[in-house]
Amino acid sequence: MYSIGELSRRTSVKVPTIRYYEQMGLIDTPERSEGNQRRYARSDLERLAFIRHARDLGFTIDAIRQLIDLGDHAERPCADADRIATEQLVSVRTRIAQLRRLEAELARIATCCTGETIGECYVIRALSDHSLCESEHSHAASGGTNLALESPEPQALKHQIHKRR
Amino acid sequence: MYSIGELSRRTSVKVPTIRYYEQMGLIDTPERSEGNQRRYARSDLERLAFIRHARDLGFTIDAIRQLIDLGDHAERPCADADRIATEQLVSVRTRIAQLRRLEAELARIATCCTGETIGECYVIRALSDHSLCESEHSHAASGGTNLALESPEPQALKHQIHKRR
DNA sequence: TCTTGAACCTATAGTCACTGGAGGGTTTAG
DNA sequence: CTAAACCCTCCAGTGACTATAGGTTCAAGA
Repeated sequence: MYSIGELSRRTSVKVPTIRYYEQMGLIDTPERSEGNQRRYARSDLERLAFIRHARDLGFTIDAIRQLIDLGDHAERPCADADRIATEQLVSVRTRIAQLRRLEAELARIATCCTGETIGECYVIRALSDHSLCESEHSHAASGGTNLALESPEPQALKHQIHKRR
Repeated sequence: MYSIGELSRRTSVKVPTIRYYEQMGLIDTPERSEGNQRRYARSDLERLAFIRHARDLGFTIDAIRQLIDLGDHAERPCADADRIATEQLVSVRTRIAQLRRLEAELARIATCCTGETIGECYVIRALSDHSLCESEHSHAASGGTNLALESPEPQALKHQIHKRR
């Protein structure tokens, strides 16, 4: 049996994060000691390692929840697991493509700035004048502006998922 | 003079987001009509376009705030604007590198899954057994697991900034 | 002029995946 | 026994939005 601290040290997942995962239903509610402290079994350790690994690969909490459910039923067709993994792969590839566009534009802006004062600053000028952009780096999609390092897709996807509940 | 809705249509920034930017100090508090509705000037439109453009390039609200401040002072040296742009460029490049590693691992997992049921599913198996990973895709940095599509650096940076306040 | 629907307002809370702090209880080692 | 480390719950914060409730104003059409 492990304490939460020991579980944390063995998995490199922080104590509050473990509690969070319990709250989110990814981990079963563990037994408690007489002093009301959580006591975990080896199976909990393995579950947490699974979650950690999936998080490292960028799967959302919800996707992980689905994968866990699938993993608990060995007789089910694995098309769903495959789908989840493939969706994540597509998401990552889309993000990479976006970021490369951003990189190109930022590289151009940052290296063209040879002025000495703001009055001559190409960074400021480029941001002020969208026509100076050589590549189309923005998205006209949602009307929001949370588009850059974070993908608009997960948010859009989040809302779709939300509606499906 | 523009209403908030008209400003929104001209900049593709949503109405609530415009209010948010006002709250965050990126946009000046505009004049109001007799009916207490916001009325924006052309300069507000230009400011919002600047913000939109910077957001598209992934600059944080705080970085944009600094850039706006710099842009209001033409006599200042532009080293700071250059630094902000360069930091952002580095951040984007780091993110791309991370995502590439994720992509490689996900591609391998997703394409190796040739089983028919979960019991034989390589996706589930790979997530359960970290030793099946061919590349090191995780970060041992923070002990949290918010490491994948989002960079750990901004969070770490946030906390540093937070402490500095 | 009146009506009605669209657009506007503020306040508050939610999204996602954590993360931090307050205030207090339990365990462990010296 | 004592102090330090660890544990607990509760609540709120992070960043950049986004949504909803309940109410007011505006503009177009009859």
